[in-house]
Amino acid sequence: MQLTPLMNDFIAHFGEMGSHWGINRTIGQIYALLYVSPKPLSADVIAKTLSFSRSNVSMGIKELDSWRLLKTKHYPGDRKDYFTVPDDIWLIIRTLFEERKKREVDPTLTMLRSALLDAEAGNQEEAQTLERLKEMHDVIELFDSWYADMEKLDTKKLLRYLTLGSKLIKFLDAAEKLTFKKSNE
Amino acid sequence: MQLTPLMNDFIAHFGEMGSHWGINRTIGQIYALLYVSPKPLSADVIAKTLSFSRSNVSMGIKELDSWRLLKTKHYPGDRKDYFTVPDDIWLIIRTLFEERKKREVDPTLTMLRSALLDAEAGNQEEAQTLERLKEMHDVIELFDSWYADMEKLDTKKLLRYLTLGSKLIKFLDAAEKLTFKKSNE
DNA sequence: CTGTAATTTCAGTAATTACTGAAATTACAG
DNA sequence: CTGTAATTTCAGTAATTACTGAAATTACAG
Repeated sequence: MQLTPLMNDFIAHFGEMGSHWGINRTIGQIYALLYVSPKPLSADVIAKTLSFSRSNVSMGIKELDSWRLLKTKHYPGDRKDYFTVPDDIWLIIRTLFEERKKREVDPTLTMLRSALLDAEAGNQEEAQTLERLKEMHDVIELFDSWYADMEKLDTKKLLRYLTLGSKLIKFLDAAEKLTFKKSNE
Repeated sequence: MQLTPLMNDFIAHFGEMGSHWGINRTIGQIYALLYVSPKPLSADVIAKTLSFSRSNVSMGIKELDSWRLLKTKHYPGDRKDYFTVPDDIWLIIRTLFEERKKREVDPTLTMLRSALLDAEAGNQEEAQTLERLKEMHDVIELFDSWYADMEKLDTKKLLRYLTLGSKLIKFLDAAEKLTFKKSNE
C-alpha cells in the first residue's frame, strides 16, 4: 500500500507514542495504519508497507487481537486474512478502556483487597500501612464503580455526560439550594 | 528500613505493574515504598531497603520528581535529602492524570491539529484519511475539555461527581421530561 | 483428501533499556 | 571559605525486549 505523507506522519506518531503506553512501536504503527486505511489489509501488505518482517506483523496482530481491537475479514476464493479496525471510534475507545482497566486496575484492586483482608494489624506500624492501603483501595474502587456506571451508558448519553462535564454538578448545586430554600419556607 | 511482609507485597506489585505503565520496575517500587513509609526516607535508605544501587535510586528520584510526585524534606544539621509522597492521595491522582495527559494526550492532539490544518484534501484518498483523523481529533478533544472541567472541581465536588456517576444523566433526563411536560401544558 | 498458500512458532540475534560503580559535581555544616 | 558528605552524571555492562528468518503448523481451494 502506498502511504501519503499525511498517513506517514500519523503512523510515525503512533509508533512513538506506543512506547509511552506499554505497547511497542510495531503495534502502534500497525494499528495506526489500519485506522487510516480505507480498506482491510492483509498481513503481507502490512509487512510490506511498514517494512516489518512477516512474523513481526503476525505477533503484532496477535497482540492487538488479544486487546479485541481488530476485526478480521475474509473474501471468498481468497484464503488470506484481512484486518480492519472497528468503524465506530467509540467502540475502539470503550474496548481500549476496558482492556486497560482489566490489565492494570483490576489486579491492583485484587491485590489491595486481599492484603486488607489477610492482614490483621498486629502493631502500630502495620496499622499505618493498612491505613495507607485502605486509602488507595477506596480511591481506586470509587473510580472503578464510576467507570462501571459510564460503561452502561450508550454513546449518545455518554457524549452528553462528557459534554456537560462539571455543569452537571453546578446544576445539582442549584437544585439543592432550591430544595433547601423550599424546605425553609 | 525493615519491611513487613505486607509492605513487601505492595512494593513488589507496583514493581510489576510499572512495566504495564510506561514506567520501570525501580521507579514503581520506590514510589510504593515512599507511599507506605510512615516517615520521609533518604536516598541511601531507599537504596538499602530495595537493594538498588545508590545511582539507580538517584535516577529514579529524578524521574519521579519530573512527574511532580515527590516532596523533599530537609532536617536542620543534616544535609541529606528526605523524600515523601504528598499526604493527600487525591493530589497524587490529580498530578498523575495531569502529567499523563501532558505526555500522552497533548502531543497527539497537537499532531492531529497540525495535520488537519496543513492538509488540503487533494484527492479522494486524502479526504478519507482526513475524515478519520478529524474523527479521532474530535473524540480526544471532547475528553480533553471534559477533563479540564473536572480539574477545576475541588476534591469534595469531584467525589460527588464520581459517586453520582450516571445518576446525573438519569436526573437530567427526568428534569428534561418535566420541562417538556410543563412547556406542553 | 491433498497440495499449497498462509500463518504461527521459536530459536537466534539485534536493539533498547535498566542498572552499576567510579568519577565529577554540588551543597552545606562548621 | 573549606572540607567533606551527599548527589548526580556517565561510560560500561547486564538484562530485557523487539525483531528476523527458517521451520512447523494450520487451513482451505480444488
